Amino acid sequence: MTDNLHLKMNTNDTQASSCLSDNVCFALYTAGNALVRAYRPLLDECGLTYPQYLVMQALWLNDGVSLTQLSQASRLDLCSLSPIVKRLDTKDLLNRAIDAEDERKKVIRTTPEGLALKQEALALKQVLLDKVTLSEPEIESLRKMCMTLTEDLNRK
Amino acid sequence: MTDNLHLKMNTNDTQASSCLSDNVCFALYTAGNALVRAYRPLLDECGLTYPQYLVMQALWLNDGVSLTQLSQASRLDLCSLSPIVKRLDTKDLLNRAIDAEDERKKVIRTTPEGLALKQEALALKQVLLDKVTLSEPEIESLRKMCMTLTEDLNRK
DNA sequence: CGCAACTAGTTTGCGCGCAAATTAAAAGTT
DNA sequence: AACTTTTAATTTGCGCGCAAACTAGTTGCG
Repeated sequence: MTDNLHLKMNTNDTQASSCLSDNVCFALYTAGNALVRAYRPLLDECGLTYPQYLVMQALWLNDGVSLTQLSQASRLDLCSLSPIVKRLDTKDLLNRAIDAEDERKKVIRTTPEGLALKQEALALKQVLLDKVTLSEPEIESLRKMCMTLTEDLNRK
Repeated sequence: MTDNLHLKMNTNDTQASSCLSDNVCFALYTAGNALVRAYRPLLDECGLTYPQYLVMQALWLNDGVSLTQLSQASRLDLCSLSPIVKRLDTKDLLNRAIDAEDERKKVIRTTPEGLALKQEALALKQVLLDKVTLSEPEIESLRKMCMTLTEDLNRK
């Protein structure tokens, strides 16, 4: 791969790529879409979408939390999360009760049906990982870099 | 952090993570969202969304192509791409003409206004990269792994 | 030629992700 | 107590991403 960076000291000159694939952002965006797309047929069996699956995972790890806490755990905005949780409630996978201490808060708790999904749904992760040709250390490195990137981009 | 892993030798028991962040898929999904969110205020200046920006980038690299070709270049589904291109047409950043050879096809071509955006918009990539604490080799490695992952997940 | 099979692009419906506005309860201030 | 400010959650609007259904032009085959 040739050195095609920084023609001058003008860092604004940044069309270093001759195709879209040379672009990290594009690669990341595309991989994210591919992930959700690959999960879809598997999660259909559980009647879940990928974001709904994320929320259920968060609850399996830490049940009986407020919507705001769930928002932090799932990294989903409150206003994105709110309708997702409502749909999961409709499917009877969780309950939303009003917190007796603070009536603004809701207590989100998995139902027995929601808990019953846990084993089946968590096994799906391995199905996808089996398709991936990256090594385990690579995957771990990918995970760490994604988290660093997320922090970097969310900061300021 | 207590050890709550693997009750038995059953490899289906895959909740090796004690929090969502231990999950590659989650990390990737979250980073993708963070990327689009970080790009938004910058792209607002150009009047573009991130997917629209992707499409314009593809056209800047390879102009005068059909929608199907653009779909392959941008890795966006035809039915996702179609309305995006229509909106870019409305903004007069591109034109959609009917191919004389094959009247099913359309020829998508940037307008002068669309071309004029190129320098300004491509400079935005550097603005984001400047916030990122990953080294250049790490970013390149991240890009490659994302592309491998995309291929792996799209295959069969 | 006629008609089936294919291809290019659009439309519809649904579930997001998120900015912005809104509602309502709690906490802080005077 | 009466108010402002803050916090928790919801709603609205828009642009996706994608499966499925659809329209219309092209090709293949008898």
